[in-house]
Amino acid sequence: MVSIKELAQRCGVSVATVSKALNDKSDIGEETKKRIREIADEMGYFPNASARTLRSKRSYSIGVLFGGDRGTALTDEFFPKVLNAFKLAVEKRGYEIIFINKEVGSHTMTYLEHCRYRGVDGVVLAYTYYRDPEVIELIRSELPVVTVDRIFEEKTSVCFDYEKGIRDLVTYIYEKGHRKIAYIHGENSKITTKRVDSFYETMKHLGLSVPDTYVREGGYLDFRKAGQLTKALLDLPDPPTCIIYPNDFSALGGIGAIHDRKLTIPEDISIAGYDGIPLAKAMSPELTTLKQDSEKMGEAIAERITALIENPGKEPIKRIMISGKVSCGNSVKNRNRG
Amino acid sequence: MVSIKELAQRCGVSVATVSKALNDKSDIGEETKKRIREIADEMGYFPNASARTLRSKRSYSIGVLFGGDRGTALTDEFFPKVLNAFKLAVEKRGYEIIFINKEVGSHTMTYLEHCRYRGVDGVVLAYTYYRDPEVIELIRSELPVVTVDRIFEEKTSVCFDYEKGIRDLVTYIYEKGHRKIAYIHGENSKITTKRVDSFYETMKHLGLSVPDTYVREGGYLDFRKAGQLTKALLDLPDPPTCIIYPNDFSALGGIGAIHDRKLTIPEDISIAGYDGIPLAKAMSPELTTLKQDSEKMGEAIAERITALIENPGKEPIKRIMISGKVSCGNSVKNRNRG
DNA sequence: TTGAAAGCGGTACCAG
DNA sequence: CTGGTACCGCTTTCAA
Repeated sequence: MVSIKELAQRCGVSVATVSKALNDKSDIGEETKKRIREIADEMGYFPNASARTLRSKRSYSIGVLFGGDRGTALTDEFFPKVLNAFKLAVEKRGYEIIFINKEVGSHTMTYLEHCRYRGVDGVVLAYTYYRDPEVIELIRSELPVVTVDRIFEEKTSVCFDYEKGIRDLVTYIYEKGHRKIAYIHGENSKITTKRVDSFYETMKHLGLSVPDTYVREGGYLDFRKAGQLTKALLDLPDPPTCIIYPNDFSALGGIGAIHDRKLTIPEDISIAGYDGIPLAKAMSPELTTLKQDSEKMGEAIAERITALIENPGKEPIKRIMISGKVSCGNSVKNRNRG
Repeated sequence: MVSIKELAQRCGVSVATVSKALNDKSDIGEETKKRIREIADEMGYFPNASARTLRSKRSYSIGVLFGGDRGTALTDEFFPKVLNAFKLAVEKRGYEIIFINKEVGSHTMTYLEHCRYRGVDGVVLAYTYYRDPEVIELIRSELPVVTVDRIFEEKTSVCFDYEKGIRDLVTYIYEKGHRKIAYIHGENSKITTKRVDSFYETMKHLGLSVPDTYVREGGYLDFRKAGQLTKALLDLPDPPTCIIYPNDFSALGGIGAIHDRKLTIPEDISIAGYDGIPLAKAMSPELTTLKQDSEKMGEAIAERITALIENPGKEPIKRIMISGKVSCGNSVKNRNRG
C-alpha cells in the first residue's frame, strides 16, 4: 500500500501538505491541491484507516447494536432488509458499519467500551433489549446515537409508523366491507402496544365494536400459535370475517389452520399480514399486508446518524416516522358487492 | 478511555512491560503479568484498536465480501443465517467482521484496496460474482482467503454439499415410492450444475429415466417462474408425481400454481424444496426439503479463516463440505401403501 | 502557502 | 526479566 510519505516524495512536497490537500484544507493553494489529488489517484493512494483514526479520532465507522447478545435479529425475516438498506446508505456517505457486541474473544466489555475500543463515530440501536443497563449506558453516552423503533429522551429516533400502519390497514379492510375484524397481535412490547392501541382506536373511530375474544396475543415468530388462535377464532359462535396477524410470517400459521379447516381464502375468511416481505407477494392468494419501507428506513437512519456525527451539537433531536403502504393483494375479500 | 500509559503508571512499570504482559509474551514474570492483568481489569483497560492495528498490522477484523456491488445477499432468505452464524463464531474468537465494498463515499477503490485500507486480517467471499476481475485479484492476493460455495485453486473453501443433498433428497422421494420425479432448478451457475448433475446421476443410479421435459430452468428467487413451470409440468401427457424446486422460497410459486389447479399437496402432487428455511416448517403441509446447516457452515468458515490468519503458511488448503439432512415434512406422499 | 515536528496509543526491538 | 525508544501512517499545530 502506498503511504502518504511516498506520495509526498512523488509530489515533491511535504506529507503535511499532502494531508491538507487531500482533506481540502483552506491553507493550500488550489493548484497544489489539484496536482496532489491527481497524483494520488494515479498512485491509487488511500489513507490508512487505523492511522487516520488514531490521530484524528474519526473512524468513519458506525456501530450497530441489535438483537441483544444472541444476535438473532439477522435471522429475522425483516430486519436484514433494513440493515442492508442502512449499510448501502452509510457506505454512500463514506462510512462502514461495525457490529457491537460484548464478547470479543475472551475479553468481556460493555457495549460502550466496545464502541470506544473500535472508535466508532456513532451508534445505531435497533431491536435491542432496551432495559439492559449497558444499553442504557450506551444511549446516555456522549456518542451520537440514533435509536430505531424506540424513542428515548434527548435522542434522535427513527421509527416505523405503526399507528398509521394499523390504521390504514384496518381502514382498508373496513372499506372492503368487513365489520368483524379480529387481531392476533405479537408479544407484549412497546411496539405491540402501539399497534394494538391503534387497532382499538381505529375500530372505535369507524364505529365498530371489538369483542374481547377478537384480540389475542400471538407472537411475531410463532406461526404455530397463530394457527391455534386462528382455529379458536373460527370456532367462535360469531367468528370474524377477517383476521389480522402480527406479521406476514406468522400469517402463514393462520393459512395452515384455515386450510386444515377446508376453508378458502378469501372466500370463506379474509386475512392480512404486516411487513410486506417478498414472500407476501409469492403467496397464493397474494397476501394483503402493510408494506413497510425498509429502504426509506435505512436511508433515514443513515442520514440522521451521519448528520449527528458531522455537526456535533448542532443537530436538533428528531423523531422521524417512516410510513408504509397497504399492499392490497387478494387475501381480503371485497364484501361490498355481494 | 484509559491508555496503556496510565495503566503503566498505575502499575509502576513501563508501557513496554504492560504491553508484553497483556499479550502474554514469554519474557515477563508470571507474578508481574498477573498483577498487571488484575489492575488492567480493574481500570477497565482495552487496547485502542487503531493503535494496535497500526503498529502490529493485525486488525482482528475479517473482511466479508458477498453479493457483489448491490449487496443484495442480505435480502436473500438464507444467507443472513449463515452470516449470523459466522459473525457469532468469529466474535467468539476475538474477531469482528467488516463488509468489503467498492465505494467508500466518493472514493472508488478495488476490493483489495478496501481490504488494505481497513487492514483486515483475512477475507471471506460468498456468493459473489466470481468472474469480476477485482474479485479474482482479491482471491489471488496474499491475504488469507476462504471462499464459500465455490472452489478455487490453492484456496481453502467451505461448501454446502449439494451433490449429497440432492442425492439424499431424490433418494428419499424414491423411497416414498415415486418414480416420476421432475426438477425445476435454478439459474445456470456452478452450484446449479452440481445439483443438476447430481440429480441425473442419482436418478440413473436408481434405474430411473428422466424425460427432458422433466428438468426445467427456473430461478432461486423467481417464484413466478416456478409457478409457470409447475403448470407446464402438470400439463404434460405424462406428468411427474413429484416436483423438486430450486429452493423453499421458489417452491411457494409452485404451491400457488398447484392451488390454482385445484390440486392438493401431497395427495395429487408431491413437492420438495431445498434450504430448510424456518418458513418450510410453517407451511401447510410442512414442506419436505433438504435442511442445510447454516450454523455448521458459519462455524466452519470462521474456524478456517482464523486458522489461516493465525498460522500463516502452515495451514493446508482444505475443501470442507457441509452436509445437510432431509427434513421430511409432509409434502411428499408415501405411494408405497396405496 | 508550505513544511518541520510532535504525537495519537500501541508494539517490537535491543540494551541493560 | 524489565525498560527505553523508535516507529506504524497520519493529522495538526506552529513556525517559516
